[in-house]
Amino acid sequence: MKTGTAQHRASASVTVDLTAVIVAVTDGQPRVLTVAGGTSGSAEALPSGPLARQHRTLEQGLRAWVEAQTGQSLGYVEQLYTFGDLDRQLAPPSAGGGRVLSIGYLALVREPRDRSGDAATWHDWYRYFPWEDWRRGRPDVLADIEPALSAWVRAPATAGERESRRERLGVAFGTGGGGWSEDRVLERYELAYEVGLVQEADREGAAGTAGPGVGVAMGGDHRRILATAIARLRGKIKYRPVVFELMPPAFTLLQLQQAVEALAGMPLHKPNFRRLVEQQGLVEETGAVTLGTGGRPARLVRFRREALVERPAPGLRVRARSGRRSGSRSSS
Amino acid sequence: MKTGTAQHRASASVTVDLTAVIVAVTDGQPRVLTVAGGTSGSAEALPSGPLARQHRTLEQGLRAWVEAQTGQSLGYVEQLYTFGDLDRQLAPPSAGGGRVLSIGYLALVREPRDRSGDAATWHDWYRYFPWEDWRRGRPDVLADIEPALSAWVRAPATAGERESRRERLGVAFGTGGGGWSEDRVLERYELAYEVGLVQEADREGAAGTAGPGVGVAMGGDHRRILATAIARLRGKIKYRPVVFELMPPAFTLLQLQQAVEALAGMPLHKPNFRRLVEQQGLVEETGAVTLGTGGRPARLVRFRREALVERPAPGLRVRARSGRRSGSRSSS
DNA sequence: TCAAAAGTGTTATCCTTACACCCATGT
DNA sequence: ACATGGGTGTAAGGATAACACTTTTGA
Repeated sequence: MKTGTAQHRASASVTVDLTAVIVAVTDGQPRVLTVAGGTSGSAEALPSGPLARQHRTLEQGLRAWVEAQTGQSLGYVEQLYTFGDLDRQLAPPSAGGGRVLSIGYLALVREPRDRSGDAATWHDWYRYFPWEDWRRGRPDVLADIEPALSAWVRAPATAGERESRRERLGVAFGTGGGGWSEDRVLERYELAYEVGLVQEADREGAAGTAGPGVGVAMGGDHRRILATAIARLRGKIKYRPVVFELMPPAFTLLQLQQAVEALAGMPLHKPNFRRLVEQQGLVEETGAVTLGTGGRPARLVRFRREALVERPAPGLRVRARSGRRSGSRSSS
Repeated sequence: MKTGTAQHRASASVTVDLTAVIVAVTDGQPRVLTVAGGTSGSAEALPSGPLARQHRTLEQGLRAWVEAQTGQSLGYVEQLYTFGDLDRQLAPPSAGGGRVLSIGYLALVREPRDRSGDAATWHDWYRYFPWEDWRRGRPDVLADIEPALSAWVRAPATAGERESRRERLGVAFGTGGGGWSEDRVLERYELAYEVGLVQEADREGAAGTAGPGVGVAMGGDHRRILATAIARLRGKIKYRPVVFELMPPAFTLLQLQQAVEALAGMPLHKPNFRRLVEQQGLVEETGAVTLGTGGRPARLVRFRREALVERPAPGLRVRARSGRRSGSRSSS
């Protein structure tokens, strides 16, 4: 039962790639910082680079690479996940032959002013995941991909396998009982990949059902890392006050609400959102007011750091507003 | 601003270690599987081994190593975190010189029957974290370490630094406002490490305040990985039905409650717990009853898999029962 | 008969959700 | 005047937490 020594011999030569999902919210839109190409041809990619000896910590290595490639310095940084499966190394490793490990990170920054960084561009993240934006009701893409999803469910020969697929689809896309869960971003992307709905699936032996794919593709497996980041952020927002990492020093409650809506991808009920925020003690008055809001001037508030110490889970346990617009569209 | 090429040269030679925290609940006690020594001398260690070329996926590599070292095959497996800081490599890497990356995993198994595995032992996890067990009230160790914690808060020269430490202690240990949060296991361990309360801190340049340390030490940085696992599990239990991975096919509600209490490290209110579980539709009747429970025979229930599809977050949102026994002790 | 565990009923309280409405500013 | 956003009141409903109490077994 002890095959240990046999395995020990073939220890792999490994390159470690540090990859950053850098998120900001600008004008109520969730944005992510991308660079051109990267190791992976011409597609849009996330900032990333190999771990080097002089990086004392992984996070330090990440910050160095991001600054070098984009000029952006990072505030809040959080490790997401380490990817290393051989059959999902979509991009050929720069140092040929060996295995590539990708450690994904989520970074939150305040909205960028100057774009001094070379080759770095901010993009709305729903560009890559159009089916994730429910702010103005059910997104139209879902109707487009529905046939492919149902076909995938019906495809297997055995009833058991069909049932298992139906269940998986139900959990991920909220068909069947549960309804749409805004986290589960990764489950949905992985399922879309398996079904062959995203372009990345073509690049490698997978399902590969041609067509341009839904949403904009990314280099390597970066879209999967982005999906992981969105999922994590959508989950975390509910029990930790991370949104404030994305807000300017002073902001109005509507701006805060729009930031949360941007991240969560769903509309919120205004009066209740405001009460939730204030009753949780998450913000305090600055005394100032804004004028250019289009309506009545709004109070400017700031994040109240003491909330971190007082509350056990000081997040914004948001749930979608019920009045979702139907999102029906003219079929064509 | 583009130092990229300069960094690229010094790409590190890396060994990747896969490390498993394998959890079971036996007789209402949370247990973790350990092996003797490992790479790290004679201390208790978690099963682990280097990633090899033939491992198609990271998880597969982990499963192979665990089976080889302990004979235990794994069911539910989840990646936790990747550790790679140079100044926390407590154990000298077996392949000299290079950097060691540790990918930690959490695995849940049903209670072990036979111990055919060589050198593998199950231990109560509170052996390593005695301050985490609040099932019978506030644990006594906390009184022992309190002086050291306060001293650490008072130590810095500047008031600002003192305040920052006070705040950090308040969040981690629930002094100040928030109260004890059963997740935050990692924050507490890291703080204890910094204060020099755990033996691991001595092994390297850190605070190192002598003494045997609180709780049993582990090889390498394994106790940190274990802390990460407990924290994750305590958090996850609230919104995903992961406890059931630890239960036998049929069980009583009290057994389930005790499993949750074991993991969360706090007592629960029985009548409310039962209602919560049943109302959530997490279990269904088997029809059978147990007899040897000491009191009235209990219904045996089983996990209801359909709950996964129906509910958005089918967990056990548990909160501590209020009637905590005081946990005072004779000082000595 | 008592201890121990299994269960049920009920109440008070809090939180969430939704609806209705008023306020202040710009065009 | 009215559109736009800011902001308050409140009532219905559900979930929670605590208390009190009955039931069924074994020692």
